[in-house]
Amino acid sequence: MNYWLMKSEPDEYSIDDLRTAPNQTEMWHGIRNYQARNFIRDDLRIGDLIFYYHSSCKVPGVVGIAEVTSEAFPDPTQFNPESPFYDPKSTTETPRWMSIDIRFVEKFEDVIPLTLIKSKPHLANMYLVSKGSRLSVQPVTAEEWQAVLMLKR
DNA sequence: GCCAACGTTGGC
DNA sequence: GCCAACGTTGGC
Repeated sequence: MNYWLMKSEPDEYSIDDLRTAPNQTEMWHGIRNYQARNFIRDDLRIGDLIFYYHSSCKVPGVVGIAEVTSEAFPDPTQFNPESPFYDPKSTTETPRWMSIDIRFVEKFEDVIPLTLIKSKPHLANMYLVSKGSRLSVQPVTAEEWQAVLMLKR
């Protein structure tokens, strides 16, 4: 089993939105970055666990855990001209972008702030805190997973 | 709102 | 294939 971190702007889709969604499950759509797409398509597996990360908000940080509940499938929003994620260059024969279903697992009592993660020397190699880190889907090692969980209050 | 860092696009 | 221009991300 592998560990991941996924970013979401809470104004767009927060962990509470996931928690209160039907079946506590959401189709994770709108990824339009090739590296993130490759992770979704090639590496995410059912049962993998995800740190749910809130970005572009007052206290950016890890707010909970989700779980992968499907294999990758073509992101339907890429075919919808009405969607902000519409990609006219993508076809159903050769879809460019992939989605995956994720399910709510846990919401932490308190956010684990990015600033706290950054302050820990043993987490200095996490992709999240590396310079210019922008990937919205990124791998987390088992060691990092445990170390971040240790920061829960 | 600023801006550094990074990704993508497209002319050549 | 290079690289300038542009767009996006996301912390601050």
